[in-house]
Amino acid sequence: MLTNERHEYILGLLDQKQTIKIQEIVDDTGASESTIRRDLTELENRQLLVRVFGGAVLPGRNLSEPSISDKSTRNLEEKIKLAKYAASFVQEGDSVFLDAGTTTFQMIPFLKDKDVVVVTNGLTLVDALNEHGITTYLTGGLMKSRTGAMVGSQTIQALMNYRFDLCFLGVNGFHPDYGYTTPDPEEAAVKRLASTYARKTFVLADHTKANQVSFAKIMDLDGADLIVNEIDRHMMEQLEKKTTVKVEKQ
Amino acid sequence: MLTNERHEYILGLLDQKQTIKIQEIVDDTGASESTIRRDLTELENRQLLVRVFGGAVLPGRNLSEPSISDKSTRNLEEKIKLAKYAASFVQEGDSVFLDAGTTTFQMIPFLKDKDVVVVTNGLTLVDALNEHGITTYLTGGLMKSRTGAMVGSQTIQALMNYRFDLCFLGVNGFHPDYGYTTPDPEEAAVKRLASTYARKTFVLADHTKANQVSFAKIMDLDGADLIVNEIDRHMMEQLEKKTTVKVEKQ
DNA sequence: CCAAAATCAATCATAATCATTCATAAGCAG
DNA sequence: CTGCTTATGAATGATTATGATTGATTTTGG
Repeated sequence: MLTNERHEYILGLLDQKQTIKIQEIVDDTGASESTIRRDLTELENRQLLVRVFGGAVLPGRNLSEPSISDKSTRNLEEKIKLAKYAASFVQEGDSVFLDAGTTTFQMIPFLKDKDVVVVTNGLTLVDALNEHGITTYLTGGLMKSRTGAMVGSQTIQALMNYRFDLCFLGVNGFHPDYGYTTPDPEEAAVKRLASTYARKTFVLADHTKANQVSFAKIMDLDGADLIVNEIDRHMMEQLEKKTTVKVEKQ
Repeated sequence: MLTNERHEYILGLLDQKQTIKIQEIVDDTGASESTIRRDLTELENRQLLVRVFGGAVLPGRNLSEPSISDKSTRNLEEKIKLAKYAASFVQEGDSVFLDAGTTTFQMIPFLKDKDVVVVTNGLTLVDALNEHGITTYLTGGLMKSRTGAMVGSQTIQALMNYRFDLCFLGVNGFHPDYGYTTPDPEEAAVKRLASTYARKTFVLADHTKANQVSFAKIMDLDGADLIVNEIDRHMMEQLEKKTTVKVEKQ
C-alpha cells in the first residue's frame, strides 16, 4: 500500500469514526506500527488530525483536548504548590497583575484574604476571582479563543493606566541565554509591558519549562525573579548568574 | 476505548443527565474504577465537571452562564424570540456592541454566520461568543461580580476606540417620560456611551419592562429604537410618539 | 450516636503506547 | 552496476495509562 493511499485511508476512517486507534490502522492496512506512527505524525503536522495517546482524533475542540497540546493539567499538583509559594510574596493591599495561564490561576485561592486588587488579561481567571470575592480589573482587548487571553493594542493601552506592586507571569520556557519565551508574540508583548509597570515581577515555571525555548521572547532572565520548584544543581548555578531564583521547597 | 473517548463519553452523559455515578461509567465503558476516578479528577481540573461523593455533577456556572435562579429564565422563551428578531437587523460584516445581559446573550447563536465583530462589556457573553467562533473584543474595566459586567473609567476609555454599526442594549425599564433606566449608574454610563458611538442603537426589552423605572437613567426613549414583543395599544401609541418601536410578532 | 457499607486517595506493578535509533529494502539517477 | 535518497520494519528504553490493593474517609441506616 502506497504512502498516500494509507494517508487517504486514515483520514477517511477518521472522518467516519471521529476517533481511531493505531492498532486498528495497523490491522487494516497491514503496515507496521512504526509506519503508521510516522503517518500520524505527518498528518498531524499538516493539521489534518490530532494525535492522542493510543490513536488520533479529528482536529477542532471537540475531541481533541486542550490539555494534550498544552499540558495544562499535567503537573497540577506541582503548579498548585508553586502558586501557593508565589502567593506568599503578596502583601496585604497590594495591586497585582496576574497573567493568563494555569499556574497564575492556581494562585487565586491564596489571594482571597489579602485584600488585593487584581488586574488580569486572562478570561479563564475571571470566574475564580469572582468566586473568591477579589476586586478585579480586566484589561480588555481581543479575545484569543485558544488561550482565553486578551491581547492587542487595547490591552496595551489599558495597561498604561495601571501600576502594580507585583506582577506574576506564566511562560512556556526559560533558558539562560534566550530568556523567558512563549508561543504567541502578542501575548509576549502584554507580559513584557505588564512587567515594566510593576515594582517587582515574578515568573512562575514548573520543571518542564527548564531550558525550553518558545517562539516569542518576553524578556531576559534578569527582567523577573524566577519561581520554580525543582531544579538540578548545574541549571541552578547557571540561572543564578542571571537572575534571582526562588525555589519552592516541598 | 481511548482516554479521549471516555472523557467525551463522560461529558456527554453528564450533559444529558446532569449527574452521574462512578459505577455507571464503569459499567458503560468497561474501564476500571481507578481509571474512571482518574478521568473525573482530570476533568474536574479542567473545570468541566465537579466531583461529588459517588460521582460527578455539572459545574455550577458562574459568570459563564446567566444564573438560573433569578428572573433570567422566567421569560426565556420570550427573550430568545426577541433576540432572534434583534439579530435579524445585523448585516454581514457589521461591527456590533453587545451589552451585558441575558437578552443580548441570547442573540449570540444568531450572529455566528454573519461574520461580525462583537465588542462587549459582558463577561457572561464570553464563553458563548467563543463557542460560536465570533471575533470578540472585550472592553475591560472593573468587574462587577453581581452582573458580570465591566464598568468604570477604563471601560469608557476603551469604548472611545471603537465605532459600531449597531449597538444592542438591555435595560431594566422603559417609560415614555423617564426613558430607559437600569439600577447601576456605572453600567448606565457604559450603555449611554456605547450608543453614542453606534450608527444605530436598539434596546431589547420584554413586556415586564414596560413602564418600569429604575434608578439610573441611560437616555431618553428617542436615543434608541425599542425592540419589544408584546405590548398593549395604549402603551404603543404613547411610545411611538417618542421613538421607533419594533414589535416582534409571533 | 454507632457500625456497616460505600466511596475515596494513594501506591504499586503491569501493560500499552511512545519516540528514537538503526539496519534493510526499494526506487532512481548517473 | 554504483551511489544516493527515501520508505520501511524491528528493536530499544522511556513514558504513559491502567487495574488491583491498601487503608483512610464519608455516607447511610439504624
